[in-house]
Amino acid sequence: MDTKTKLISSAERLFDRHGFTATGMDKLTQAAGMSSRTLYKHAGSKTALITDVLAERHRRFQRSIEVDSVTALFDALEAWVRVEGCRGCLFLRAQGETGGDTPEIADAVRTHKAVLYEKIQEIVSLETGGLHPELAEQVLVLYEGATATAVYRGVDAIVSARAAASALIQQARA
Amino acid sequence: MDTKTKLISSAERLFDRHGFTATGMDKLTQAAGMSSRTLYKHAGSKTALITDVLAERHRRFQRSIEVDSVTALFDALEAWVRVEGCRGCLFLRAQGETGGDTPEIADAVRTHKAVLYEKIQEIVSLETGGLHPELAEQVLVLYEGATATAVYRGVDAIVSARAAASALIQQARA
DNA sequence: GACGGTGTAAAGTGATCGTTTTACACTGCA
DNA sequence: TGCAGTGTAAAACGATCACTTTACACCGTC
Repeated sequence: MDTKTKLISSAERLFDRHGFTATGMDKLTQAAGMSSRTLYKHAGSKTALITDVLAERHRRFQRSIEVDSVTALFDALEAWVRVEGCRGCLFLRAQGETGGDTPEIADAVRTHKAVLYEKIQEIVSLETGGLHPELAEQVLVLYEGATATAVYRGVDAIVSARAAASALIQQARA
Repeated sequence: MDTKTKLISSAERLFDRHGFTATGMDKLTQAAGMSSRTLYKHAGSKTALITDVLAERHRRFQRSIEVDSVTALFDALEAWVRVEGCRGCLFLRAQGETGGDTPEIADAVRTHKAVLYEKIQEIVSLETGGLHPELAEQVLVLYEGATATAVYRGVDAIVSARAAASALIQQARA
């Protein structure tokens, strides 16, 4: 595993577990097993590291939602949460911690959410045979809700969200 | 307005806008218009101040959801967001920033979410004439989803969530 | 008119923040 | 053997962190 990959994956873990601001560079260097000088050579700054982490997470996320049904979408979320745990959407958390004051982070969040919404629109269209922006937004809300609620209610929340989404899709088809 | 009330309300504003960790004591004293000594006399510590802010917010929240229908529940959320803006659930954000490592904060979050879920269960029972834990959890997921999605899609997300919740309730009644 | 209570301003605490610098070891190539 | 290039460890940077201390002003009450 090359230096930068190791850095980003260990940083993602720390940011996710303890928050962005609360995670200091010393913790990051220690977890990555490298000197601070090497870290700065590869990352440039803490903000740039956060941006890199979000970009990498977005790529992984995008791969995980390559599905073609609403049910499969929530199955994928459930699988993600079972592997990675559930501490809420890392993008929204980054936005919340910075108050939207860091443009690079705000951009990463915007991009990520745009991709998510487009994907859901695509799936909903596929399942209902037409464009349904309102229904797509409802599924998006269920998806975000499942992510947030899973923080304190575990995977049950995702199971509930999947059932609700299925019911709404079913209803739209009738 | 007495000193502690002013302190807590100005602190809530700063924590909400810029995050908990990123907000320093100097900003808090400045916003509250008091010396750091007075602040510490009333709050004790930053963690205690955060706890106080969450407790006060919880009281205000509890008052705002004194409703008896799912529609009214989302109406109340919409009204809240229109007045206070939408930067996500402050309790989940506090949990995320501290990684759940601060017991007082974790307790405040647990209490808040328990009250929310109980209230939703009560409303759903009222509307369907029976206990429906699965349906209540779906409404909870929609509620959390509306809060989270409104961060980047505004009140539209809440409108969608309300429609979805109504449809699910309607379906359960049939 | 001395009093405790409540407030302020401002300097100072050690620790930790993100970041940079210094000093040095190891490589491949002449 | 000499030397530039690439990696590292670790001290040091000024700034800021949460928090405390010192010194003092204003209050209504007895």
